[in-house]
Parts: sequence; C-alpha cells; structure tokens
Amino acid sequence: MFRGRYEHTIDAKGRISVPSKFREVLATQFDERLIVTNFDQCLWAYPAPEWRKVEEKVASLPQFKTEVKALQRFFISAAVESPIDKQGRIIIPSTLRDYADLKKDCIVVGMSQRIEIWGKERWTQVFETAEQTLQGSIDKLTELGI
Amino acid sequence: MFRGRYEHTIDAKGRISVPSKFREVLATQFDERLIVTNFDQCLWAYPAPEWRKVEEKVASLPQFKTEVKALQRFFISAAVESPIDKQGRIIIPSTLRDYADLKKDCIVVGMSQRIEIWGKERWTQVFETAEQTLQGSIDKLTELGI
DNA sequence: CCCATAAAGTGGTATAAAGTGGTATTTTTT
DNA sequence: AAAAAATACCACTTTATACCACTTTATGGG
Repeated sequence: MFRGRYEHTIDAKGRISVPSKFREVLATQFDERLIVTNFDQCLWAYPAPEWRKVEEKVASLPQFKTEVKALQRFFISAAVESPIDKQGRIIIPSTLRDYADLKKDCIVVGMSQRIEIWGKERWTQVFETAEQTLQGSIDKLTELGI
Repeated sequence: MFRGRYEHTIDAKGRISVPSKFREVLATQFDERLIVTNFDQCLWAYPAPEWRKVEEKVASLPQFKTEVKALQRFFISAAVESPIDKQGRIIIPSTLRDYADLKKDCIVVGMSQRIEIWGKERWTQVFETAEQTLQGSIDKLTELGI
C-alpha cells in the first residue's frame, strides 16, 4: 500500500509526479489509473478499483438523506480520472488545484489505501496539528484496538 | 527480539548502521526490511511483517474519523521502507531526520518488537526523565497488568 | 596480556533512475 | 480555418542507490 511522504513540484500545466514508490504499487496491485477528488482542504487520489468501492458504498446509502446528498455533491462529483503519463505524472485540473491551493511545492502523502496531495503550507500545519490530535487521542485509539 | 542500546553515526546521506545484533534478529525471524516512521520526537523502525499488522489494523478503522485521519497523516504517512544495504545500513530520508533531529551521533535502541532511533541530545534527556516518569506511573502500570 | 584475524562500521565514488522543464503535435472549439 | 487548449514526446538536471575501499572495533588464540 501507499507509504511515505514526498515533496514534489506542480508545474504551470498542473502536472505533478506520482512518486515512483507509489507507481510501483499501482503497477503491481492495480491498473495505472488514479481517481482524484477533493476533501479536507487537500486532494484524495484512489486507485480506480479502490474508488469503485467508495462509490458503491455511497450508492448503497439512503439517497434522500441530506448528509448523503452532500457527500455525493461534494466528494463524489468532484472526482476526475487522471491517467499517468510516460514520465510518471498526472494532471490536476485547475478546479482541484484551486481547492487545495496547490502552488508550486506540494506534499504527496501515502495513506495506505489512498494518496493525499497537499500544498506545502497547509501540510505543515496539518502535520503539526495531527501530532497533537494523535497525542490527545491515544485513549480513544486504544479503545479502537491500536 | 530487539535488545540493548547502540551508539552509531549518521552520515551526510542519511545512512546509519543497523547494529549487527539487530540484523541477526531480522535475518532469522523476519525478512531483512525495516519500515521507519516518526513518533515521540524520535523514529520507530519495525520489521516489515510487524508493520503490516499495524497498517492493517489502521486500515480497518473508519477512514473519515478525525482521530483515524490524524493517525494516518502523522504516523502512517511518514512510514518508509528501508532496505538494509550490503554494509548493514539503512537510509533515513531527510523528512524523518529533520523530525527526530538526527545530526551525527545517534542512539539505536532495542524496544522488543521495534527499534527506536534517537538523536543523542534528546536521548540523554529522555533517558534521564524516563526513570522519574516510571516512578510516578507505577499505579497505572499495575492497572495494565505489570 | 598481547598480537593476529575477522567482523563491524564509516566514508567516498560511480552509475542508474527519478523528477522537472520545455517543445512539438494533435485535438477541440469558436 | 485559425486559435487555443490539451496531450504526448523528448532532453536535461538532479537525486537516490549500489558498489567499493578503508578504518576501527571486537574476538579468539598463543
């Protein structure tokens, strides 16, 4: 699965390299397509088969519920398929770039089943708060069996 | 399992020797790969099979929960696989070196199921305070079954 | 207890792979 | 049909990895 953090640059055309370690995982365990969508002020990228699972899960929820509709409108509808080019890059459409505030320096983050793409400034903050949140949640996580 | 403390140096490229005693354990009980991540101002290194357990556990938790995301973003996302080279060393990426403040002199610590890597200054402090912390935590430890 | 031998640890160099920038070509839209 | 945008292709730069040699420390035998 996807592990590790990598700092990469995104160019004027919205191209960003998928870390070679991640490409390896995609090549062996999946086909080489990524589905990219927006959440938590960053981008979430799934291998196509993993994305299918998410989609099916959401589709199975009650369709008239406000929360479900919100999830569909925000999370599902934003998803785009990004093929990986010969140099190992994907293209991030400008709508998604704007949402995640991706300027030049970006952090590409392995999150086991998915990949997250962050602008550098936002990542720095999130990383620090994540450490604090984590330290404060040890008991809760212990309950969950960690 | 992993026992003892060893003082080793980390070079400009981020290479640090895995103590031969630890390599012996890895060779006999596991494959010779280590997964390294960050926690508690130092680095935690797991044998690959041990790490897999952690990862699977986390993957089974609800992915939209704040605490779970914090755990993923801080602990899981930092993890890198470090193969042991012919000379018995692993490479620590700069992100992890920075987090743990590894300069030159480092302490490699056996923690039974995992290995910890500390910068010397921080280790000295932690080691000194650990005894006091321990004395103050006897009741809690007793509850846990010591 | 000292010396010899082997193992472990450290540093440097060469080679390959990954990442980035730019140009050309094709496709789509007006 | 022309312009703009998107896509694919190519080349260069940088970084990571593997290899090799040396130094130091530990170990065993005389």
